[in-house]
Amino acid sequence: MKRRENAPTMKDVAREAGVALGTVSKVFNDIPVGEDYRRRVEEAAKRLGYQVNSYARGLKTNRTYSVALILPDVVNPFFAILAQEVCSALAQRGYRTILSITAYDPEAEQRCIRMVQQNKVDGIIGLTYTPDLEVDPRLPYVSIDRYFGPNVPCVSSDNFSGGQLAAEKLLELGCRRPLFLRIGSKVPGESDKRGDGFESACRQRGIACAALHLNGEEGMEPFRDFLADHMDRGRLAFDGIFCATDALTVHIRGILTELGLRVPEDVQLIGFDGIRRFAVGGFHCSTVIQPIARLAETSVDLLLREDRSNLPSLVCLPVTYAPGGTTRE
Amino acid sequence: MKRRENAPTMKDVAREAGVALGTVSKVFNDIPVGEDYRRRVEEAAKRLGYQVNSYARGLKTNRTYSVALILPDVVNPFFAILAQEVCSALAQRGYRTILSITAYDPEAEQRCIRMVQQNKVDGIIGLTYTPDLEVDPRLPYVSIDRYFGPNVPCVSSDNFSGGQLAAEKLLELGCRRPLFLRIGSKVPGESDKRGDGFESACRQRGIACAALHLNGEEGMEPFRDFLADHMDRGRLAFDGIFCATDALTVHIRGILTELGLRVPEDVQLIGFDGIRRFAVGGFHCSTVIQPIARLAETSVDLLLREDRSNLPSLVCLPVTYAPGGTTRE
DNA sequence: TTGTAAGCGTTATCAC
DNA sequence: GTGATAACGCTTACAA
Repeated sequence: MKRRENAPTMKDVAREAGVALGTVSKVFNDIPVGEDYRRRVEEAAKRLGYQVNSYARGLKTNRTYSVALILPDVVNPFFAILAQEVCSALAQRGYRTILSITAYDPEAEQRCIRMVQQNKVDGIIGLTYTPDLEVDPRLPYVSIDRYFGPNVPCVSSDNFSGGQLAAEKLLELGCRRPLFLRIGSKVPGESDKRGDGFESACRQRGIACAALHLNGEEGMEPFRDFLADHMDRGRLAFDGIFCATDALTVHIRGILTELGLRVPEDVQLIGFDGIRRFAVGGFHCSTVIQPIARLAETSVDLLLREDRSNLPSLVCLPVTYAPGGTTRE
Repeated sequence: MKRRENAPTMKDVAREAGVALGTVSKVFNDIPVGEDYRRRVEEAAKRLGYQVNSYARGLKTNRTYSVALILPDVVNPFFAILAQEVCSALAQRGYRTILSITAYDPEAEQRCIRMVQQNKVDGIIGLTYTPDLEVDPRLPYVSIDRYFGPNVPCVSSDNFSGGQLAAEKLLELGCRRPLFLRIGSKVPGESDKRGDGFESACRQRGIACAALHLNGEEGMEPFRDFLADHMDRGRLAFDGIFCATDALTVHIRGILTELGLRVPEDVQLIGFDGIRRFAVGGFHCSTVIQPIARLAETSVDLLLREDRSNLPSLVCLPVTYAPGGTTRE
């Protein structure tokens, strides 16, 4: 684990080029320098295979050109795509991505946050589940999907519209007894607005809407019980279900099938996220698609903005709908 | 993007504790120091919220405590899980993970490799597709799934056994006309052995085995044509197909269904990877499971080994089989 | 044992 | 425009 002994330094380049150390530095910082000198330095650098050591540079400039991406996990396809998009958006601007996976552990989340205060990264993009995370408002932080306050920019999909969109679709496709299902932590987040939007849109159209929120600790079983309880002679009390995520939709579909119900003939299902099979194939279900790439770009944009004095506190990006076999269309 | 102005430094701690700078350093490096001094330093550090700046430290020690993980992408579930496992294995040992996504671009791959020679990371774990990647043998590098030579440790699943396993299963389940299907880049890799193992096991049992290798550039269409060509009055010339990946299996299943064939009644399918729906649910198909977590741990182990003088050149980890609905069992 | 000072690779401030 | 030189935060001989 020793470093390469012979990694060339600026000093080596200076000697090789026969110029002063400072001159070499200037060349690599695009500071005007005699055309002749510049050429000599560039040639020497190429000859030696020299590359600036950005950590040494960071020591002077207080920039490491690396940002931390804090995610609960990276196997959930939504997070995976997000990670990929953030990573490439950062790479495009010359920043490294330090990936921190918290496994939904508040302590790990806080630990990552602390890292930045040690000058280890220039900023953080975080999707976290700790409600009382201590984020210094003076420190570059962009939150995804969780609103911390007016001083911490938060970017998310337009979850409320997404919920409305799902309701409109379901109603348009003939559903009259809609149900909203969600599962997840009790930590409030932007995605809670999916249900709000759904219920609001139903109400607005004079349709009663049922809802079941689970916090996930008892697993998925309560859904099975709930659905079984609402069966009457082989018929479900609902004809359209909006599930808060695609993963949940797939699971619910399985339960419905077990109960002898057909999707979409008996019950239509709409999910949320827009996850594709193996990330590139078809959708798992009819779904409200989150603009993950734009989410990532916007976060990076906000984080790296030169002028951080006037940042928005919440940016919502538009979602779209796509059929995926669990609706009648 | 300015750093926190007030990030405390060792100097601050020294002043606060009323000791010399060197003493503070010793405390943080577990070098013996008077118990009394140690306490004072620790208290001062806590009071100030001091944390060592590991990049400044790295400047002296030539270690950054970060390693680069080079992956073609991170949305493919196999890579996603690998990323997650590598990340946590590294975190456990106090190392950061710098995620580099190459999008299968040889140039990006070479660029990442170059990074380490600039002292930006202490080592690389790479899953790459560039056949002639320049990896300095003196530099800590562990390759996943691609063998570079005796001096670059390579970690992979036991692909050959996996192929054999698939053949045994298929034959055991009554198949007599097996087919092997693969798609992917022409860059040779360990995973090529899947087909070798499969064909070898078939041959050993005296069963003829067909195979079709695609390089992916023409998309999946050739598979459709191939299968359609081997249909005779609604009956396929094959009764068992081993696909090189789960993703391919799912695709092939779709094609077979379109052709009016039933899975697993008419044709049995076995995939490779052991990918689960949404990473935690059931398998997409009957499959040979790669021990991804062990792959990750082993790679990290090899990379961080103190004594790098006697490393294995290839480590194969055992795979297992699990039914997933595309076989008759 | 504790303090001092040199130096890691860079940038930035000056005289020249 | 160019080239010494002092920092940046830390480790590590070495001197006290």
